[in-house]
Parts: sequence; structure tokens; C-alpha cells
Amino acid sequence: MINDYPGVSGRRTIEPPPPEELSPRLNTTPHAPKDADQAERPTRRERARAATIEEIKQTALQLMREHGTTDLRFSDIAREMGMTAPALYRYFSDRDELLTELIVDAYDDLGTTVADAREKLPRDDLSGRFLAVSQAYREWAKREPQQFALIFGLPVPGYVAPEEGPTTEAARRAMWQLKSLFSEAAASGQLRRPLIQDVDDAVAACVMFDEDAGDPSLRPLPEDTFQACMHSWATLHGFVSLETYGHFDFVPPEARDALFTSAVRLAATAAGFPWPTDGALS
Amino acid sequence: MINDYPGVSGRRTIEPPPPEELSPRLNTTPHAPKDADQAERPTRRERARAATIEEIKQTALQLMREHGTTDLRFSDIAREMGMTAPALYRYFSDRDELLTELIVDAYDDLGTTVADAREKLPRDDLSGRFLAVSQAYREWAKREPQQFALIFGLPVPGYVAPEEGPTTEAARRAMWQLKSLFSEAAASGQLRRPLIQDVDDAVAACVMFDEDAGDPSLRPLPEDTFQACMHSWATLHGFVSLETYGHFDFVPPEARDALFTSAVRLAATAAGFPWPTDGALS
DNA sequence: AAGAATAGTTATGCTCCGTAACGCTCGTGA
DNA sequence: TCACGAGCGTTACGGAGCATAACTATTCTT
Repeated sequence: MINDYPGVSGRRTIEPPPPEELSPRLNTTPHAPKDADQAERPTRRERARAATIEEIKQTALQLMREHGTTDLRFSDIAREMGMTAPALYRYFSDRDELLTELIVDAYDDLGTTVADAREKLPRDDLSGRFLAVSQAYREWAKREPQQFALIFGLPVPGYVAPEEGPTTEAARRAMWQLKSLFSEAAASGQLRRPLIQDVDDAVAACVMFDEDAGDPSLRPLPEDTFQACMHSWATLHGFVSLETYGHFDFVPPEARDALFTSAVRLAATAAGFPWPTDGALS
Repeated sequence: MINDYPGVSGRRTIEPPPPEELSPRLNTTPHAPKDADQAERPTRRERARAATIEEIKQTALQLMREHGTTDLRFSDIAREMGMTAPALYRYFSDRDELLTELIVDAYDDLGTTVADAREKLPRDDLSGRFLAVSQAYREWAKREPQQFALIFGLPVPGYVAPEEGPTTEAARRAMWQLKSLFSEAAASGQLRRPLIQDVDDAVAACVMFDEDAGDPSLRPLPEDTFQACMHSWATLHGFVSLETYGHFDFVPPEARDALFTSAVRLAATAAGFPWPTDGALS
């Protein structure tokens, strides 16, 4: 009779939890079936957990889309999922952790979207790939303005990014897509010298640091090409950013499309990419 | 005994306010000294009120700077000012109204900062002015990243922009600075044809709409120049935006400076601005 | 000096974040 | 097969912020 129900001790409630360390909470994969065989298939429970996490993230995104902000309320997410808010803390220790994961996901999504677009075209179609990458970037931003804002806006109000955390790395992974476009182009030999060839020593030194090592197609870019790559990124991002945030609203949509194409063409041309003179691309 | 608890009738406190219309609250300038003489000097009270409003805004900005977000709490502002939070509602009907004013102020600040920089150089120094405007834009963003985010980020979480409200207009005013740079250049006759001269009909039509009428130096730009102006804005904004939000952190500061200058030079050159060949500007 | 408009206060309600305590339900292992 | 414990969910609660209501103090006008 001393103990007649699960949990702790007989009803006499609150006995401050003994030194047992606080919570083995998050990100633990406790209780793996046996112990050996690291690469074991995930437990049934683990799969359920992963599915729930995914559902939470999708619900969060859906709510952000609906409300048009990067704000999100645990209570809303929970209600949408038919749960109560505190339950979410089983999966994310707080709002920031969820946000961080969403940001990482956004980078990945952008990265793969752009990569897919790039790889749909033959490797030697430099201008085609340039345009495809740019358009994929733009379309993604138009399709998912909130995710775009997550990545490229100031941190959400209360949010503080984990120092040197996963977001930084995710960012580089996404950027890599653009850089590899230039790497391939440079390697192909079809690339002319860019319009601006003067490169400051500091910028040149910067190229050296930039070792994503390993990948063969990714040896250091020529200095002026690296610079041109950054220019292109700025132009591309600037256009997309202004458009996404509504600062081009005074320009009618078709004109925006044309303007975008011409901006991309300018960036590519200035970077030394060949551009077909017939109207094939614009 | 039928009713003996507060809120309804017992205690008979609350007597729902008689039809007196709700609140003559904000933005009223009630009780002007006499009535005639519209252009009267502001009342002592009016001045005090204006000063308080200004102090609130400055405090808000300061807090945003300190916390590094665009978030702001009425309670913090009030505490900082040695007041209680509800007092602020005498001056702003809610958080959004304060935010809106801050956004408008930010546009104005950016606009005048850029304008000042532009006018420091002689009218015929086209490339100098181009660089000065660009640098002013960049420096402002670096100096006031939160205000930059207010203008160019997605609306702050809970915030919904007033439809077609004051912010839209303020945005145009700031943009005007860049456009007039191109107008003057076009008028001066020193401007070469831009690098990209193909202009889609939709874009061309767009130029026509763009009548800031009145100002003589602002007659419609040549179509391709208008297009180049938009390109320049995109490049400038893209660079500044990426840098401000930390996406260039992997580039050391001096390299960033050089990269910026070269990007501006690219934009200017592509737009047809003359650029000195000696190292004067870069 | 009286009286109204203004500027502040405290008190209160609501919503949301996050934690604490508790219970239900499975899957595992004796 | 059955007990136990991990994991997942719940209700209850405390704290912070927005916003309003009701009240008080001050200040300007007449």
C-alpha cells in the first residue's frame, strides 16, 4: 500500500525530485534495441517520434504561410495538431530550437531546389544553367517567402541564433550551389574574363581561404571569377529580396519577369558567361 | 442577493460609460488656443507631447539597437523612460502604430542620409555621386541594421502594415534618391548606353507609369536606363542586405570593402556611368 | 479660482511561453 | 504473460507582455 500507482510515490505528491539529473529529454536515443549494430533500423518508437517532429515542422510552416509572418505560436501549432502546447516541449526544448531547425531545413530546401534546377540542364549549357539557378532561387523565394525571410532576414524578434551553430553551416551548403556553377564554368574553359578584372589583394586572399576542399570541380576560382561570383550573388539576391518583400510592387508582374531576366543576363555577362545572342534565353 | 458580485451590478462600480464616444484619444489637437490662425505656434502642451513622442521613438530605437532585434516591448520602453507601460498608449494606440512611425522615420532617415551624401559632390561628378550614394546606403545599413531590417525585412511578426499606408509612400521617397541620380546623369549627356539595351515592352511601359511629375530633373528615364537603374538598385541592395544580415561574415572586412567597391563599379559601368580609369575611386 | 483636458497611475483580463506534476500506453524482458 | 519503465500526453500553474478600465494628479484656459 505504500505505493499503489505508477510514477512516484503514494499520491503524497511533490517530493522534490531526488538528484536524478533533470531531464534526459531531447535528442536522446535511449533504449536502442540491443546496443551493438550502430546502423540499426530505427525503432518503431523512433519512427513515430520522427514523424511527429516532421508533422510539427510542417504545421509550423503551414501556419507561417497562412499568417504571412515568421512568427509562430506553440499553442497554435498544438491546436492545429489536436494536441496541447506543453506536449511540443517533448520534441523541441523551446521555440528557438524549432526555429533553428526550420532555418536549417529552409537552407537545405533552397539548396536542393537550386541544385535540381541546375542539374536538369546539360553541363555545358552555361548560360542555361545560370538562368535556371537564378530562376529557381527566385521561384523558391516567391513560393516560400516566410522561409526566405527566415534565412535572409534579421533573426526573428526573440530569437538568438546558436553561435556558429548549424545555421551557419547550412548557409554555406546552400551558397555552394552558386559557387559550383562558377567552378564548373571556369573549368569548362568557356568562361571569358569578367567585366571587372581588378581584384583587391584582400579579396584575392579571401579566395585562398575558401577551401571546400575535396571536391575536384571546386578548386579555387580565379580571383576575378570569385569576385564576379559574389557580384552575381548580390544582384540575384538583391532582386529577389526586394521583390519578395514587396518593394517591386509598383512594377507589374510581367515587367518584373523581364526585369529579372535582364538582371540575370547582366550578371552572367559581366561574369564572363557566354550568352546566346538570339532570343533563346530572353 | 440576486447579484452580489463585482462585474455586474453589485458593487455597482462600473456603470458602462454613457454614449460619450469612446476615446478622443490620439492625434487630436484638441483645444487649440483660440481657433483661427491655423499656422499658429504649437502650444506648450503640444511641444511637450511632441517631445515625449520623440523620446519614445528614440528609446525604442535604442532598445532595438541594444537587443539587436526589431522586437520591442512597451514595458521596456516605459521602464527606460521611468514610466509605466500603459502611459505609452496616450501616444500610440498600439505597438503597430509605433512600429509604423519608426518605419516611416527609417525611410526618411535613409533618404536624407543618401541625399546628403549625393549633394556633397558636384553635380557633374557622376561616378563620384554614384559611389557616394552607394556608400551612404551601405554605411547607413551597417550603422542601423535594425532600422534597415524594419524597412527591408518581412514585417515584424505580429505586425500588419497599414494598407497602402504611409510606409508605401515613404518607400518611394527613399527610392527617389537613386532614381534622381540616374535622371541627372541622363540629363547631363555623359551617360553611355547601358550594357544591356534590350528592354522588354512590359518594362518600357513601366517607365511611363513612373511619373513623379513636377520635378524637371525627373522626366522619364530612357527605357534602358530605367532598367539599368533597377539593376543597380538590386545589386546595391543585395550586397548591403547580405552583408547586414551576416551572410558575408566569412569574408574579412577589408575584402568586403573592396568587394563592395567593385560591385558598385560594376553596376555603374553596366549602367553606362563613366568610371575613372585611374585608381581614384577604387 | 473653477473646471476641463491631459498625462500619468494602479488594477485587471487575456494570451502565450515554459515548467511541474501526474497519468496512460506501449514495448521489452524476466 | 505480466510487470515495469520509457515515452508521450495531459492538467495546473507561474511569469511576462499587450491592452483596457478606472482612477488621480497636474496643467492650461478662462
